[in-house]
Amino acid sequence: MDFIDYLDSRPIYQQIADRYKQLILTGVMEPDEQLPSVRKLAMELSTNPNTVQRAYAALEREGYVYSVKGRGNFVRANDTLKSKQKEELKGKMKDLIKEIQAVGLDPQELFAEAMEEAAEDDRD
Amino acid sequence: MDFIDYLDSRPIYQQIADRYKQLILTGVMEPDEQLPSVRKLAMELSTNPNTVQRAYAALEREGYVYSVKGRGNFVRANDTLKSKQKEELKGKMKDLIKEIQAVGLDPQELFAEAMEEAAEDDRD
Amino acid sequence: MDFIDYLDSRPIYQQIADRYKQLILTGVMEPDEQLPSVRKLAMELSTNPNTVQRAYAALEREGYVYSVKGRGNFVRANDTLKSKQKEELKGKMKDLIKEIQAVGLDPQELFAEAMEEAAEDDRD
Amino acid sequence: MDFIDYLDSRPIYQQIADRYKQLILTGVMEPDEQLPSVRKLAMELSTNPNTVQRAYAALEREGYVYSVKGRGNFVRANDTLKSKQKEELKGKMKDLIKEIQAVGLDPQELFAEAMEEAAEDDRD
DNA sequence: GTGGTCTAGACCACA
DNA sequence: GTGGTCTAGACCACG
Repeated sequence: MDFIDYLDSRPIYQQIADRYKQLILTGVMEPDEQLPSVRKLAMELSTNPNTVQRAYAALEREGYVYSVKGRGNFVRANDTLKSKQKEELKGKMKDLIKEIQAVGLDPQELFAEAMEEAAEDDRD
Repeated sequence: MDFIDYLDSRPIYQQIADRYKQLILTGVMEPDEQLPSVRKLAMELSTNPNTVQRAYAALEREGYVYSVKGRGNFVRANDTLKSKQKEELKGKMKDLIKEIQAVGLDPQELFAEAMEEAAEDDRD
Repeated sequence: MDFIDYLDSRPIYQQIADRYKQLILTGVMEPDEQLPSVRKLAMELSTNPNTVQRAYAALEREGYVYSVKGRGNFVRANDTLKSKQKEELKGKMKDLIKEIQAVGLDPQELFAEAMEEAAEDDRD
Repeated sequence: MDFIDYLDSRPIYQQIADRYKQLILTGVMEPDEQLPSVRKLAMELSTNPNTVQRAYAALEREGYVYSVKGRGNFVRANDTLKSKQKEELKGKMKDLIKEIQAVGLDPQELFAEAMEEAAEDDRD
């Protein structure tokens, strides 16, 4: 379970944060469930504790997690997270649509083709 | 014609490169047309020549322009560029679709809503 | 009677101490009344005895209780406590007023609005 | 101009951030004015560049500042900052009022006395 | 044991 | 020169 990709352009701390956001939003991790300790996760990913700490701090700032000194980090039960996430993704989609329109292509067509290809990838 | 936005999170050289990609792909700049010289454009944008240089290098590396030593930079014939650009955007769309599916949302629904909002933004 | 809130940003030992300060100052606990034993309270709150110990130490240090070796912890006569507490709160208020003035806002106005909102919260 | 107080319980990076928030909100620093570079400020305060970096990152996250790679950090022109700040301070005031009421004291009286004392401090 | 902060020093991308 | 990320190692507060 080593989800750091050094070829990924995102910084490591953000890859970690994004990974846990996904685990939380998809319900793989349940409210009040404890995240691995900073040091332990750092060992597992063979990265530096500071880097994990930074990821956890970001998760706490954005409301995905609450942290109790001396005890650990825990998943926050927050119903608003999903809608927040949806708005964020919709924003990304809007940006992409505008980029497509700016070069004179048809977003609808590209979307349809991309859906097709994504489905194919899934079958692999 | 000052298209640098310091509040934009993209680095400056990329804003410049992106701007010229768009001008080329939309046909505003025609094949073999000459781009402004590095120094001149740097003056116009009141930025560092190194930055313009980096933008032009990116454009050349991605096949949008060709450079002739001692003469300048020129737009490459854009036959293949359009399809290449389309593939690139389709790739981005596919990544976004996968990200949406990963958190259990419906890409079709989000796409429709984003199209709606993009149209609204245009009307402003 | 479980007054620990893990979402509260204050450390647990302080939540416990604050709770007892309030009980003492409001007269719910009377002078020379005995506090629960460290072990018993730790059980009740399902927390670590060290934590309760630290809370009691803080209470003793600040003069709210006195401890008798081998017997337990007892509420101190609260004659002087009230005025001490008042000075402490007045100090906090003064700091906040200065902070408000430092950014050019009007403390009187903010105070009035905050009183209003606090009253509203109470009605819920 | 050394505004770090090692006796202050707030972490250093936050003292720095708070200081600049105040400078920005009071208009001492104007929109698009450049903040000292990370390294330079670290020297001035004889602290570590990482610590300053952390302060600047917080300022950017909270919308007080924008950062341009290779150029520096600049004050953001944001009209909503003042109202945001006001809400934050009102929240603090509300918390304090509730704390005062919890021990059975009169907020209005304490506020008046604190205002008095704050005025006296100013005359020194 | 836990998280949070800080220092020192390195490397990278960018202008 | 600028900001941003990462490592290594230390210290503190908390449970």
